Amino acid sequence: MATDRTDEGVGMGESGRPRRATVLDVAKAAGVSSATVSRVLNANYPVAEATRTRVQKAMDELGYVVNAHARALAGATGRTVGIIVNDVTDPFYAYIARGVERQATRAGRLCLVCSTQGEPARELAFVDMLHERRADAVILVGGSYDNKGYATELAARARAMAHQDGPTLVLCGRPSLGPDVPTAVVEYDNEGGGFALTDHLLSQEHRRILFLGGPPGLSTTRGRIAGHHRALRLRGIEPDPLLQQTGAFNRRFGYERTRDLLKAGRPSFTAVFGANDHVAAGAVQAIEEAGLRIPGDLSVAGYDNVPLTRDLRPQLTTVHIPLEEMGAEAVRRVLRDPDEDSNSPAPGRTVRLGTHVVVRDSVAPPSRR
Amino acid sequence: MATDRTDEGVGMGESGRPRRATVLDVAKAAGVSSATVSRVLNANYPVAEATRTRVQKAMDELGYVVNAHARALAGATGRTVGIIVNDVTDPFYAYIARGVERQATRAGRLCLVCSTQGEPARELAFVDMLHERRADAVILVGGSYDNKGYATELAARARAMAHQDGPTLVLCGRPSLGPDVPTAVVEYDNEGGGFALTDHLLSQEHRRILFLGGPPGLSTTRGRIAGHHRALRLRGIEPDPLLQQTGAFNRRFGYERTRDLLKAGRPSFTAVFGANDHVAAGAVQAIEEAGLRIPGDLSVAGYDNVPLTRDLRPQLTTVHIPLEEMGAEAVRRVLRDPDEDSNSPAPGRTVRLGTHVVVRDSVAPPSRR
DNA sequence: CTGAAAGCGCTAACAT
DNA sequence: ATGTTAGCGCTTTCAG
Repeated sequence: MATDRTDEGVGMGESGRPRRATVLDVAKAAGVSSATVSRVLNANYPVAEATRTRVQKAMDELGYVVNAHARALAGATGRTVGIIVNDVTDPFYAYIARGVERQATRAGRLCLVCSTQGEPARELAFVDMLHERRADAVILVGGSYDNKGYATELAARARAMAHQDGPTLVLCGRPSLGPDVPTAVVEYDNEGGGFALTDHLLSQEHRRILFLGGPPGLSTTRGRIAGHHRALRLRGIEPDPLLQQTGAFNRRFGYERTRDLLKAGRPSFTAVFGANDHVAAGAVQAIEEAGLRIPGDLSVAGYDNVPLTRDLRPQLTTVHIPLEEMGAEAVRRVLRDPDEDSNSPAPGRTVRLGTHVVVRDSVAPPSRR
Repeated sequence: MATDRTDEGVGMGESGRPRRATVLDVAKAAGVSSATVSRVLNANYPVAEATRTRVQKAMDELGYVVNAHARALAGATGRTVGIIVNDVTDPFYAYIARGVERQATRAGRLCLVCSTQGEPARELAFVDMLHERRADAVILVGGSYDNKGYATELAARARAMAHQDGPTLVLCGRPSLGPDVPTAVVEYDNEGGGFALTDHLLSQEHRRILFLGGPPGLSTTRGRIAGHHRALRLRGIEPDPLLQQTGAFNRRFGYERTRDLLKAGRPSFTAVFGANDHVAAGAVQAIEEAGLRIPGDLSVAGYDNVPLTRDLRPQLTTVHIPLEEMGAEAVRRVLRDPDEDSNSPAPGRTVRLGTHVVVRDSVAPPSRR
């Protein structure tokens, strides 16, 4: 394929292999200097109309394509935003990624998506690669585990990158690394959401609520549980450890654990608070298979408000998170929106987005028995 | 942030701004030449153990980070695979993207994800940007519209890129641009799937089948319809134009169109063939709201086999497409798998993956009335 | 408005 | 095993 004989212009070297046109080739063809070519390329400097068209024509004829690497090397940035997620097929990440993509595009950047495929250890490697590529921002998405060593490593990266004015590290949906670590952070209120949802359940007279799923050490899980506990205690209910079954964020965990709990006899709870919507969907399936009705026999609520919540029957009560907006905000922390009021104040380094309960049909007062 | 005073090593120029360490700085600090530093960096050439450690130490102390752009410029490739999709939040694309990501990672590449956000016109711009970045491959995902001018443009890009041995264009789930256009292609059998699913419906005694959704000009839609028609004719049924309602690939279209059709009185069809699972989900909702039962009153089938199909009740009969595998194959067309039998034959430029019907609970013989 | 020339940071011959 | 050196393709002062 590469040895196509229809050589169009640039000429091949002695080797007979086609060579890419460079600014110099264009310059020669147009009878100008490479500097002038660069100027029409970037349109950042006055160039005579006639010259410009001559250069443009030469570019077209030679099939010239700038080399982004040479360009990045010569000065500018990499014009790239990097985003690191767990799994692109999980809507939680996909919607955040979409927000990042949208906003990055507005800012004239391309979006490098890295997936750790569930291995947090790969995060650091990706951070390094993005640093090597001189990305403008490295956005870390989703909760983190409470691991001192890891946090130190990450903080060191953040410092090194800031120090060399490399990429800015942005924490998106993950707690800050501390006030002295140079990062931007986009948070949403897990504690508040956990509180609000639990309060909703309590207001429907539920007193025995099963908190189900979420990796136990993950900041996200911990936040949601913290809010859950606060709401409980506010009504004088001491959290029962047996009603707190953490594990994972997936459907299977929700299904299996609920099934097992239901198999053990009459459930000791009247409502399930799924740590996220997938877990809740699993619980719904197990409940359905056990021949119980939702919300008649058991109430179920989720968290995240992904589209799945509307495909379930009954539709799932959940907590809405502005996922796409979070992604966009992450980029805005670092890159100013070009078509925004240009003398508006520079964005702060950290922002906290609100969440709210979305009431649908999967929660009702428990039946009296 | 960038004016952190704790300068660690490299020293600032007269300007007082920290400067990034380069191979030369490392070389100086380790008392070797830049070539040696490059050698330990790439581990592609023998270097004395003692020297290596000395260099490593210097790198650590200086906080050295290679510049991927300089590296790419100096010879090597961009070490990047680009993928262009419509929408990252659509599972169809997300799963393909995951396959691409996985395989790209195996081949030591990073994955640049570009989303056209539903505007096919942006595809070409992305192709150009990826060319500029010297990606190894540019993977175009999903069906295409039958547009002569556009195809010509794309073919020109493919030729130019091949000619300059730039990125290889890979068509993933989209028809070839012709045998003379240098691209790789990963197909799956839309016609065959449409045939198989329709045949399944026919085998359940359905004779009036509504084909619903899919952008009318899209290759994907056309393929599925073609198979649908072939199956119909094979049983001596002439396709009824009234039973072919194309439009879009989303849930809303499926919902609204089905609702309207049902409002018009007793439906003239006994089964719905949704052009994809989202459309089918919309149809399911409309049918449910009309007070009809699935599959008792009406059967519904989808296409793609995305996870949603298992959240619906009844679970949806559909056609499985190996989405993730398609993404992986797209990368394999271009980049050899490193830990694969190294003397296995080079992969062909085009491959066609199979699909199959997944029978679940949304299809049953029509009730006799 | 345009040109000349000095890098940007790295790799890969070619020497030693 | 290690050093020297010539670029890779572009941008950007600095002159004119």
